[in-house]
Amino acid sequence: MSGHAPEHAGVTARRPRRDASRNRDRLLAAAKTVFSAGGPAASLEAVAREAGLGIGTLYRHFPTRESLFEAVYRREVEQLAELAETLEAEAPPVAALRRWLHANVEFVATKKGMAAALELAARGPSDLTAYSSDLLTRAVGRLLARAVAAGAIRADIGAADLLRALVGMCYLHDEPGWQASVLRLLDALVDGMRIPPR
Amino acid sequence: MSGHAPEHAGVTARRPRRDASRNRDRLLAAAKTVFSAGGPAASLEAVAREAGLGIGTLYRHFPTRESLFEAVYRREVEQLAELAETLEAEAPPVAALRRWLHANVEFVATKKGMAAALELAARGPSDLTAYSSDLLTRAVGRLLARAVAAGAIRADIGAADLLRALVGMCYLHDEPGWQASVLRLLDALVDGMRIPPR
DNA sequence: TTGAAAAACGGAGGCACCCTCCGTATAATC
DNA sequence: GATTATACGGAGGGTGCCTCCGTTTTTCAA
Repeated sequence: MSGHAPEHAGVTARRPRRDASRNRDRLLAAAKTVFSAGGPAASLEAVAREAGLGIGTLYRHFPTRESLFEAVYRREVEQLAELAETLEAEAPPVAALRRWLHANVEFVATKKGMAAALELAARGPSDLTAYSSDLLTRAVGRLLARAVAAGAIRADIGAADLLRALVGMCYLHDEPGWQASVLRLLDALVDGMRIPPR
Repeated sequence: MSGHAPEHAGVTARRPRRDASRNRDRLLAAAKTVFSAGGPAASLEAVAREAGLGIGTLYRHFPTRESLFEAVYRREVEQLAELAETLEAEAPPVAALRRWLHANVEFVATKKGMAAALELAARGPSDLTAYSSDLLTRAVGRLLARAVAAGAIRADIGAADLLRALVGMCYLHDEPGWQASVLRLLDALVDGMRIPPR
């Protein structure tokens, strides 16, 4: 048994082709550009054009619109998850929660397309989005659990609830002044979830 | 002066043709059906088919997708506005606010397409949606103002803010258990907006 | 180096939808 | 009944979605 590359049990080891991975990168870059400009409903053919590739190539790499989204915004979602860990280590429970929520708003404001990524994470029907969804739910879940454990926050609102509120509030992020509005609302929400110390 | 129908200053008075108003009704009924089944992005050609009319007729009556939405859901939006008035007369300030918010959730849950109507009212870029938007903002605005005047609610969150939160939270209304989740969130939000009596 | 064979490419093609335009049909008025 | 404003319908040109398959490129073993 044992050849060189093709291992015994069908678990082939052939590396991905050069052109394939190069094109994958091009598609991701193009998608970022096009989605930023045209919103999440932008044409996939436009993405392929922007990448200088055929539409067939795009579909082979990313069979669904969602899978493309997922790939484009995976990194940003991961950053948010990391931020949660940092805050957990560095700030008191309620403040950490509040800051993380605020950071999300800033993300949406800054990184064009982040709203789409969040939305996707929260509503995505596909299996692929489970990754993002899980990551974020867990991130906020840890912050929440810590605050609950400290007796500072009500226990009847879960991570998924909070994520829903966050994403929803950011959903209408085109109106002027949306950012301040969402920050006020989030603060009020956290206040409402608070158990005052006595 | 005064003729019979055609008034002097170009403000013609010719009644709309029978077939025209009949077809308008058919289109509205069809739109309600199709949007309920297929969501707000459903095909306009499907609406025309459902109504047994040509696509041209649809476009003459409703030049944009939004104008059709507007017409379909105008009544439901008006009902919500009326409810606000009723509650204003019948319930104490904070309770009225809370109940109105809850009623909205029920609307979304019950009347398919109501979510789309709310969304449209809140984000619609068109002039036509101003009507719905105004109506709802004013409705919740009155409830809010009363509660603020009674010293029961913080003054830094406006009607538009609250509407944003409401619509946003209902936005992801497909997930299982969304309804309970939104109710919890709204309660917490109102709690957070409260000024405890002392 | 070379020559299969695996893997990837590209875009034509079929379908649906969007919206406009204008010849034809029909209701309202005289 | 004739006239004319009004409405109807759907063909047509454009775009996007996604699939399928003949062609091209890369890899790997001999």
